[in-house]
Amino acid sequence: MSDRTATESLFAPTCDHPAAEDPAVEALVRTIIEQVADKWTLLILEELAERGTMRFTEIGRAVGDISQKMLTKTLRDMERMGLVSRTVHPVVPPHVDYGLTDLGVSLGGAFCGVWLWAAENRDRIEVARTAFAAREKR
Amino acid sequence: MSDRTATESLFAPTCDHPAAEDPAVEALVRTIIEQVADKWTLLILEELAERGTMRFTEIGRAVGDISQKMLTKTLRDMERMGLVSRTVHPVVPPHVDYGLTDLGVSLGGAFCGVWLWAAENRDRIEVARTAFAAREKR
DNA sequence: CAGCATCCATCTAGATACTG
DNA sequence: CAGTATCTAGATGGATGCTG
Repeated sequence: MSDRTATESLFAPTCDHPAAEDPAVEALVRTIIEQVADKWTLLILEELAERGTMRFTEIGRAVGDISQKMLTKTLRDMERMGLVSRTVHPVVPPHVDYGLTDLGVSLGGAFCGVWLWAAENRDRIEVARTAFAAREKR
Repeated sequence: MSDRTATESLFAPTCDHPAAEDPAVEALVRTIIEQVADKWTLLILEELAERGTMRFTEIGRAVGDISQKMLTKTLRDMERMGLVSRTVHPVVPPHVDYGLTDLGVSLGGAFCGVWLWAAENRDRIEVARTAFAAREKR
């Protein structure tokens, strides 16, 4: 158990995740985190969670500023991890649907707290940034 | 005190975060997410949340395979966002402590769900990877 | 439409060397 | 100890052309 002093804020009572004990499990969890903690992964996950099944180009437009190359790559990686399912409809022109798997949906739920955190604390972050810039200037 | 509107469920199955409505807020939240959804940020955050205040080199050892350049950079970015506070003790040799701010602690809490998710689903991810590799081979 | 391939500019990460 | 400076290798983004 961690020996934190006070500061029990808004969310989550102390997070003692069970993996912290076993180093082997720790390592595994870490590699997962490393892959999941990615800007595009998170953004695509969010869009799919919010708007349901989407087509390739549709996702690109929804995310906004992602290159087609990164979109392809990230979707493949997400598919590889089992977060996303890819359905090809054999028609002309091609029609490919991407949707979240149960695993993907559950990850979306896990990230929910982070989105809420960002929404709630944006002004505090703004203040911190300004303060840091001021400190830097001196 | 933050003005949270509705959405009282911590890890809701469906995450309707309030920011999704206003495009201006959306954009702000997104830039925050983009900075926070970073491998090293997440890993450092976790170590500091678990072990409390640490020194520069100590964090490096705890995280394991981070270069000191990335350690410096990530700590600066986290400081800029107000997640981390940096305390310099004017002694020789130098002694610098890094600790989470309240904001940092709350973010750690928000990420708790993700760690739990990773710990819980590691075998499912392993299965998905194998299945994907098999599909690919054909 | 949904991609893969390629060239190129740039941004980032990592390794190494050096300093207050 | 806690960095900064520098160089290089790789990741990424954009533009463009091509295909089923």
